[in-house]
Amino acid sequence: MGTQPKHTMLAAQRNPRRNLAEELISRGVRMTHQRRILVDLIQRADRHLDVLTLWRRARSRDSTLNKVTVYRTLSLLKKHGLVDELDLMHLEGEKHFYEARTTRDHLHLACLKCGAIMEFESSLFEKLKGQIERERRFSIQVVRMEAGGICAACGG
Amino acid sequence: MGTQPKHTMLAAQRNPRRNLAEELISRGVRMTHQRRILVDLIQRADRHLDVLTLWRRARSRDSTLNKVTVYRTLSLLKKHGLVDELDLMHLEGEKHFYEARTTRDHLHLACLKCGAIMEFESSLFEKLKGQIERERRFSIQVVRMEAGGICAACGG
DNA sequence: ATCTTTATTGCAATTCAGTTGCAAGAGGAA
DNA sequence: TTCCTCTTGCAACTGAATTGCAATAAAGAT
Repeated sequence: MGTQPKHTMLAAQRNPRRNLAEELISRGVRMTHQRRILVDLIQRADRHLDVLTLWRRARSRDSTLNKVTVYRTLSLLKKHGLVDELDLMHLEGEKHFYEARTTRDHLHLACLKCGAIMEFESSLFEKLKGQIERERRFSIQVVRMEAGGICAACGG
Repeated sequence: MGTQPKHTMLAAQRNPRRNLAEELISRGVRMTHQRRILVDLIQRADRHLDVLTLWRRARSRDSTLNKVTVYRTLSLLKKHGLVDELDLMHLEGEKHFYEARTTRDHLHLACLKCGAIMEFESSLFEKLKGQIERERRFSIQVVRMEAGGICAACGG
């Protein structure tokens, strides 16, 4: 643990759902200066962001932007299903991480040894969701799958 | 939301891994009065327990048992891979829920409307884990999959 | 049975993520 | 430009989880 993983490009960048700002506007949400900054940072993020990191980055564009606004904006985006909230196996305490929703769901692998976070897409994942919806008549709105273990580099 | 779900029997009861107390002893863990109570409550639990509920139940057997001991025991069990920690989609705030590990993994469905929690086992889930282990050479130690949505009863 | 060592417990204080109430400020439709 | 309403910043707060430490209790050795 400890060394921050070298992330490959995030799925959120490879498969962006759509422009987050536009998406909000089209839903009649008031587009403020602060929201524009935050939404832009989330969309362009090179890795999964926690609130503090997002706040730090946002403050470099507007030093008065408050942390509470970060929380409120994230919860707005969550409510609209535009971001996903992750735990990443609580490798760094209880805080949450966020990523823009992608067109296709993916799951997260967290190495318990080196702390690397990897993303994984699979048609089996899609099939599993389908099975749940069919067999349980459960209409899925959000899915979250995370695995903790030992990655290849650490000898998994 | 609001009405507590009528849980069907939990997988943790149907497919118990093994006696938690014995398991701890066999690993050389000191078996205290408090741990015996907690471990027994977790094993027999009729539903997913949060810390406060577990603490309340434990206090009815030993009124001096401290909440900190509940936290410490749960983290001990987690460390030994004997319980799984769940978020249940944060339906009731940020707290965690716990269940004894079962022989076969299952995932949790949380109805965002009525708050019902359902368990789901599937060979697709097992296949998906297998795929991750093979394709990424990632040795899985814990998996956590949760879906939020609308259940059949609520018109999902 | 009793002693001894060492892990565990209870307690109080603390940390940390996230939330809330409210007055001041800023979108954006008219 | 006006006006209404939603949003923001601030400070105080909540609630889950953690920590330091002295007192206590397992359980192996005697």
